[in-house]
Amino acid sequence: MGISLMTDPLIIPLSPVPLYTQIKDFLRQRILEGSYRPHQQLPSESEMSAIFKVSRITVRQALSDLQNEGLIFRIPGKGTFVAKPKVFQHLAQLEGFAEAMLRMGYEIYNKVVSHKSMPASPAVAHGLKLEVDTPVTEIKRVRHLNREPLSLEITYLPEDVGERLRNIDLPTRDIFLVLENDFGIALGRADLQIDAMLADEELARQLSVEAGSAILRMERLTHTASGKPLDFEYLYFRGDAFQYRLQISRQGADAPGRAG
Amino acid sequence: MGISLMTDPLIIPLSPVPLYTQIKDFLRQRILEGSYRPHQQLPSESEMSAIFKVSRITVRQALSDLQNEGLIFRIPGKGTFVAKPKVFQHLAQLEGFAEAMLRMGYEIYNKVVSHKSMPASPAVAHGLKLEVDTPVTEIKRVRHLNREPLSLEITYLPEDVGERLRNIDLPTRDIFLVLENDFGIALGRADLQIDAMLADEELARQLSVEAGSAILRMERLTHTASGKPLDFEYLYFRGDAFQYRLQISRQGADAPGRAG
DNA sequence: CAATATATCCTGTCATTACAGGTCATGCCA
DNA sequence: TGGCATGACCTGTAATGACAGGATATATTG
Repeated sequence: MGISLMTDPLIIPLSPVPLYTQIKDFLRQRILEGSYRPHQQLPSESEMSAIFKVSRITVRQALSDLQNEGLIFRIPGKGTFVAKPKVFQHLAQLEGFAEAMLRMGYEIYNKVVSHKSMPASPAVAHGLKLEVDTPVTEIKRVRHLNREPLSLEITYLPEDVGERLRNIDLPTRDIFLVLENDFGIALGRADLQIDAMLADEELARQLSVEAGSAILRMERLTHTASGKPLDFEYLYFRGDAFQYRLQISRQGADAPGRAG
Repeated sequence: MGISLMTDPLIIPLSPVPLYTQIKDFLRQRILEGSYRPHQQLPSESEMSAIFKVSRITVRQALSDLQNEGLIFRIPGKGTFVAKPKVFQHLAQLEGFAEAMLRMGYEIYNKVVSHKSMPASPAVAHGLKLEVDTPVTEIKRVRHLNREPLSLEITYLPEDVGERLRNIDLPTRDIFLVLENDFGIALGRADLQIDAMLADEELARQLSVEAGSAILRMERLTHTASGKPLDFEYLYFRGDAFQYRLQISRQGADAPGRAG
């Protein structure tokens, strides 16, 4: 029952651990302890199937879980690889600014409102360092937390990258992770601007608030590791969502409240 | 190719959308719009298999994704159900205190250090409102973020609940979600206490810091919705991990820095 | 009537098979 | 020698079948 390569043959679990869990734990340990190094290719699914003497579907279940944990990524036609840790920790901080306030850890879902090509506006062109009217891809998404819309995110990308995103499951996946892992684009610095505004008609509709409600607007320009501007975004957060963070801050440290 | 019950037959996607994605999107929309109500039982996997005219494995892939998104939960032998939204949003705020600072959204993994039964210490007994020496379950976990240990979490639960957790995949799953969804225990208020301390030998070893490093300690007592104390925890965070949050706060609002 | 046994339904797990489509190196051909 | 076709390899998707084990209602038995 047990998998000899993975567990001491003498240790036979009393309540049998599922095969895919054994494989998952085995691979995770190897990755975390460094036996499999970042960016290293893992054996193919077929090879693991032979090594562990299980069917490919069982191997895939283990790999899918590890992918969800962020430890590995897969490229169709190429193979399965160990993900790099902390590659964009600094970006995570930025994402964290939005996430830390809003993401409570449950029920994250991004509704893709539109995904189209259009000529770059002056602002977008300036951000991405392109000529005005160069075709760019615009993606509008509404982030839902616990089934309530919490932010509208409008993303502008160079058209070649934007088109490749059409094959990606955007409702579930994180664009940064796709750029890094699926597309192999290393990310670097990001610039932020933050201000407040009132909800217009579209924002009110998308975020299920009344027109004129308070909105926190963030402008974010993310660069590749080599410094080329890649991802220009407008993020609109529901103002009332901010209360969570304030409550948290009050309890956590001596951060001051902020009228809200 | 398309699934007639789900999409307008006139709309034929140019690049064919996988069947499981179609099913996933269909169910998600029904859940989000409220056609399927919280706690409502979905058709069984076999029924969906017949309804959508796909194999059960395809249905399961869709359901697994929805489970990861937190929209549904499954009980072996009973069925698949719509999860309740926002049930412990107030808890999420507390979780958010830890998560918001530490969770950057990538590579979360909990290493289970130990999981055993033991007599309740006076502090634990007082928290859980039990007699001293009543058997309770103690679970020690080290939370890893981006492959670095960031917090040691020691959880005390009544023994009956703690034993049921042995069948749960704790490295991947969230205890609160398990209590709510798998065990059907509605959660309510939680009480917090926070202070600072220095790392002792065990903490230093578990968190990969030097003994004497700064540690933020949190004591959390979570109650059921009916007010019965259920989950008593000690959370030890690496002090240096706090810088992230401070940086975030600085950018976001006028929260003061904190010497780190 | 109560306790037990049984049948049934459901999710969990796993094997086998098959084909599509992306990637990439090899080798053929112009 | 450069460009293209081919094939090997890999992941993605999907069907079919099977059995285990939990949950539950029904039927059987003491």
